Amino acid sequence: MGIYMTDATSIQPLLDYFNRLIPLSVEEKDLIKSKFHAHLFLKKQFALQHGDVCEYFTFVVRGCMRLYMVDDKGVYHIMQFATENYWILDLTSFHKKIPARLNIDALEDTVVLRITHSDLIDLYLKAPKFDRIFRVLLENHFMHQQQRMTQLFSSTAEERYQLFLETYPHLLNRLSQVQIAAYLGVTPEFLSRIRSRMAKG
Amino acid sequence: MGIYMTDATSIQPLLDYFNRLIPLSVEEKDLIKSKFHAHLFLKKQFALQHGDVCEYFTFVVRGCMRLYMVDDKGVYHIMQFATENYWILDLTSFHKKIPARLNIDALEDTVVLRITHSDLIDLYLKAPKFDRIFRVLLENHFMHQQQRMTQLFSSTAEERYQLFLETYPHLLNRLSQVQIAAYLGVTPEFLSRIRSRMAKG
DNA sequence: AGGTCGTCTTAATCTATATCAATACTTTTT
DNA sequence: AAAAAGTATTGATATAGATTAAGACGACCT
Repeated sequence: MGIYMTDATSIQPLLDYFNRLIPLSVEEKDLIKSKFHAHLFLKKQFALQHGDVCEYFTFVVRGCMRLYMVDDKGVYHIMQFATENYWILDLTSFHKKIPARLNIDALEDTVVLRITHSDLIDLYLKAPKFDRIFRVLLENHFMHQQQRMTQLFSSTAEERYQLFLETYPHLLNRLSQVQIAAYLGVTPEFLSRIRSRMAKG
Repeated sequence: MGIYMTDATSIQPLLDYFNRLIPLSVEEKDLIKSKFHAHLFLKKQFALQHGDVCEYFTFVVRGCMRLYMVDDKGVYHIMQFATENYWILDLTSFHKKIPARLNIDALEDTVVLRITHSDLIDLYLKAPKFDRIFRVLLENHFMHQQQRMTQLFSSTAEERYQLFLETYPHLLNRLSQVQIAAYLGVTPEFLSRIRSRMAKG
């Protein structure tokens, strides 16, 4: 059941991703190849644990990870899932080099491409185009997060579940109800109730 | 009660702000002077109304504005306040040029410096350093928002109020309880109860 | 000066969601 | 194959916070 890959094949999705934002030169592509490194996480394996410093800016090539916090009562709150072509990291910990308040782990066997903080700074220095690329990337990330926040703020659990179904239909079968509930901000019991209510109503 | 200013005095806080992020050359300072324009909003005046496209990336020099949404039931949810040296805009509307889902208005007479979308693009082209400056600025904005989201997600209204008091002590006297309640995501009645509970307990 | 409007408080009742508990079923581990 | 752990459901009860309503105080119109 092992996942086999060569660097040549695994870097391609990231090159495609960047190229779609802003077309890259050959030199820039080579820079990416030298700075980003592939890594495999097995299901349940941690990429970041609360208290450690987040060392990597991480791109998911294949699989699924979650970014989440555990509150004082031990309840899990999932900020974000990351599947194919999404980014995942604790940005605050990464940039300020302070202990992370968030955790990241794999919900499936997951292949990522990741870059360290110092290599990213070096990338910015060697090719300023990456300042622009990461600016655009952050804009997108921010817009996603803001939409999620307005939603959490102003809708009922049922509305949030409906929107989840519309926005991430492909995730429904990949995630357990426990994970979806932790993303919506409700208990699994209540999500179960919502589903049975929707099935009838 | 009018506010008098010259361009020379009013642009300075923005130059200082940028200069603190990344030192600027004289040419870059001149670019800023030519691209950002001062504007005064009187109390209660709108800077952006739901349905319009957000035309400006806005920096608050003096005063206080709020970024908020109104939900289906007519309830106000404040995403963010912006006082001196903060940015305020509906980023999604601004970048995608689609109708805004958020509103912005002034809670006090407020002086801002703002730049249009096309002038910002032009700024990026003329001085790539601004790609970096706005990348850093967005990182900061994102970190703020993420902290707010984890908070909304995982704490009680009382804990959120406590944290508000610690984080924004200077805002307590500038905002009515109605505004603070809309920021915390509770009704003003319940906030009143929290306060009396805290005063006793 | 009087009226209207916004602000804050307090009380009674209501509701969305949490908690606790029991059961059945499936998957993983040993 | 048995044991253990995770997954989903359903019911009874509890609770954080909403809703509705009323009264008191102050600010701003005209």
